[in-house]
Amino acid sequence: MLPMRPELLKGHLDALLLAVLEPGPQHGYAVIEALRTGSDGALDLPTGTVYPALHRLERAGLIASDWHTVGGRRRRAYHLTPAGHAALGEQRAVWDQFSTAVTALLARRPWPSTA
Amino acid sequence: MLPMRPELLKGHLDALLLAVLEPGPQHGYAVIEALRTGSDGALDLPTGTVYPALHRLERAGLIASDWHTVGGRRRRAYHLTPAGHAALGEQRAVWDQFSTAVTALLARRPWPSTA
DNA sequence: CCCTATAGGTAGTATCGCAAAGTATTGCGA
DNA sequence: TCGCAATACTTTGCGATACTACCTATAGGG
Repeated sequence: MLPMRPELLKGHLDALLLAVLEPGPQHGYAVIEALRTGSDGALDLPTGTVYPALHRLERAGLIASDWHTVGGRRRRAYHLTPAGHAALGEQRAVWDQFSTAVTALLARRPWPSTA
Repeated sequence: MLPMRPELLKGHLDALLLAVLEPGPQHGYAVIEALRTGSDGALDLPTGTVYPALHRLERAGLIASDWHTVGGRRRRAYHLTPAGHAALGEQRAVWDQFSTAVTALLARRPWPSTA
C-alpha cells in the first residue's frame, strides 16, 4: 500500500471525523483507529493531525466533548452536536459531487470511445 | 450547485490537469474549460489556480509547452511528457484508493446494518 | 468606443495536515 | 525493578498549495 500523499486529505478530514463520530461518542485515539480500520489501513493519521482537527470542530460547534477517566487514563469523548449532524449531511453531498467530478475526469481515456 | 470549498482540491489538481492533457495538447484556457465541462460545472477553477499549477507541472517535468499564435492571440500549448504519463497512472491509482477509503467511511450509517 | 471573451501572467494570503516533541499512565516482559 | 510498548492527549512550527486580486493584451460585437 503506497503511502498516501499528505495533502490529499485537505478539506475532507472534517467530514471523516464527523462520520466516525456519527454512530456514537468516541475519544480521539479511538477515532484514529476507526479511520485506519474503516479504510483498510489507507488512512493512518498521526495524532498531530487528528487532535487539532477535533479541537477545530469543537470550536466550530460541530462536536462537543466530555472528560472521562477509564483505568487511570484521561479520555476526552467527542460527540456530534445537532449542527454537526447537519454539517455531516452537507459534507456527504459535497463529497459525492466532488468525487463524482474527479472520477469522471480521471476516467477519461485517450481512445475516442463513443465518438 | 454549492460552491466547492477551495481546499478540497488540495493534492488532486495535478492529477486532473494531467488527465485533461492526456488525449492531446491543450492550452491553459482550454484546460479550464475542459475541467468545467467535464465535471458538469462542479469544477470551475480560477486562472490563478490553473496557470501556476501548469507552471509547477512543467517545472516538475511532467508536462512541456510550445507557444503558438492563433488569430493574433498567443497560446501556450501543454502536452504530457513520458514522466507525465507515468505520473498520471500513479495518480489514478492513488485517487482510487483515496476515494474508496473516504467513500467507505462516509457511507457508514448509524444503523447496525448487517450486525 | 466600450465591453466581453479569449489568453496569459504574478504577488500575497490563508488554510491545514503533518512532523516532531512533550506529558502521563498502565501493564507487560526481562 | 527497570524499561519499553501501548494508550491518551497536547502543542509549536513548517510546508505545500489553492485562491483572491490584480495586471497585460488582442479580437470582435454592440
